[in-house]
Amino acid sequence: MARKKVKLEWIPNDAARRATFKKRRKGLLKKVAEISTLCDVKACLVVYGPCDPNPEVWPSPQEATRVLAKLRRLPEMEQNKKMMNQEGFMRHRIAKLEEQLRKQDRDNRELETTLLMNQALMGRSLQDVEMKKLTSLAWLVEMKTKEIQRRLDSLRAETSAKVAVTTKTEVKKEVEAGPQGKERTPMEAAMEELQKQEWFSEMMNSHEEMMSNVPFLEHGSNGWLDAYFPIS
Amino acid sequence: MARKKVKLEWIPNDAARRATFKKRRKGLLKKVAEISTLCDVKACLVVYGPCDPNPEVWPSPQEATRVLAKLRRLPEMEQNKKMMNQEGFMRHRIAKLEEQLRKQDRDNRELETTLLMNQALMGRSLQDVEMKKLTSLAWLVEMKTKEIQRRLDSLRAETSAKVAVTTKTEVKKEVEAGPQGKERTPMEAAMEELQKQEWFSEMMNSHEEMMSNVPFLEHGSNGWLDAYFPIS
DNA sequence: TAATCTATCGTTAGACA
DNA sequence: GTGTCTAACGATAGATT
Repeated sequence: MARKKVKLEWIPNDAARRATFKKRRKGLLKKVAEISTLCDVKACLVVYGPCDPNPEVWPSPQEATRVLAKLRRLPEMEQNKKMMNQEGFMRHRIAKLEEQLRKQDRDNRELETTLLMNQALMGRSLQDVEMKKLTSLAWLVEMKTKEIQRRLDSLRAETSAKVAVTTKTEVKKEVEAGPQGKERTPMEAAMEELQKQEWFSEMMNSHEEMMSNVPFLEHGSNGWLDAYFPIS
Repeated sequence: MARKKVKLEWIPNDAARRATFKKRRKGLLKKVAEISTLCDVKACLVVYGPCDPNPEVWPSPQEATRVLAKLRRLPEMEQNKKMMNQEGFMRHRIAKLEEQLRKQDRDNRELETTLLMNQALMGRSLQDVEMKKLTSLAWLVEMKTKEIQRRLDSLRAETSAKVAVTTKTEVKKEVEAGPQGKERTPMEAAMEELQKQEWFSEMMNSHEEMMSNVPFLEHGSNGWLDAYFPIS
């Protein structure tokens, strides 16, 4: 078995490259340790793996950092200043991740609530749903209600403008009957079904009642909304 | 010429040590370059000479600085081998920070609420206090109420046990009259004042009403508590 | 001190379990 | 993927210039 003389170039074969990497890294560590012992010199070695974000470090992250610190004083200091402070970097990254998490959490809750609404429309019992989710559901429903109300209003205005001869009462009746046939969107259909549900009106009534029972809260404020969905 | 097998220890001979150092450092540099080429990985090496204040650096001071900058993000807690990976570390740290934030936020709210309660007892108008804070206040008051109730109960039991001759009715009257004189703590005094406030009973009533109006919520559960103070 | 030489030792590529 | 084996290869201690 004649061992091939390795050429000093990138090893295309994946397994072979990984094997070589592990062997040579081990050898390197040994040699660094040796020279350090034999000659009593400070040294450090850092080798990043091909995939692993964690580098192999010799003699230790602490020592390497210390050795590095000396190095940093010698070369240009300007490079240092261009880089963000380490702590600042961490804070920035954490803040970004937290923001992402928050957004994702919001989206998740909205999706969950939408799912719950659809399940309710499919006949799912709401007896076992926890209070928190029901309040979210109520909120979502309220938003949808307002959305539909706006749409009805614009439709009303549009219709009364176009067909000026129609009496207001007739328009109102027409609109209150809801969009007909094709014009009835799935959401509108869902809302119609939802408003037939007893629990919905009771939930909304109980909120209304609570609001009206609190003497120091001006009517129409978003007090309970804030209570259930605090911004902070 | 039989070459001696070098022992892994400091070389006392000065010249020999210097020679060995130069040779091995050269070999080390070569090997780092090799692994970097063969396996396409980032690596850096720093070797300080025994006298020279300027270290040998590979691949370049700039690159080494960049490579080592990554290293500094890793905290010292991690040992060479068993390091958490970068992402895991970030998640852990974020989780810890979030936990701290949550705790601090809870503490803050409790303090704020306590302050609000004291202000209310000092005669502050509650007309302009937002709903959210009032619900927190109501919660705090409820907790204090229960605390006092427990204390009354234990006091009642204790008293009736000690003074067996006293009739139950007399004990009850005595206890319901509240702790007298010195035994009346500031909190109990505060509670007495608080329960005189009209808004308090109205607030509690509105909560009760809401609870009883929600058909799917079994009575006595902590439904609204969860709604206002979600754990997640 | 540094450069060169070379016998020897240590490292490691490739094969196999 | 991990560990072991072994011969070829590369590194280098010590001698020499």
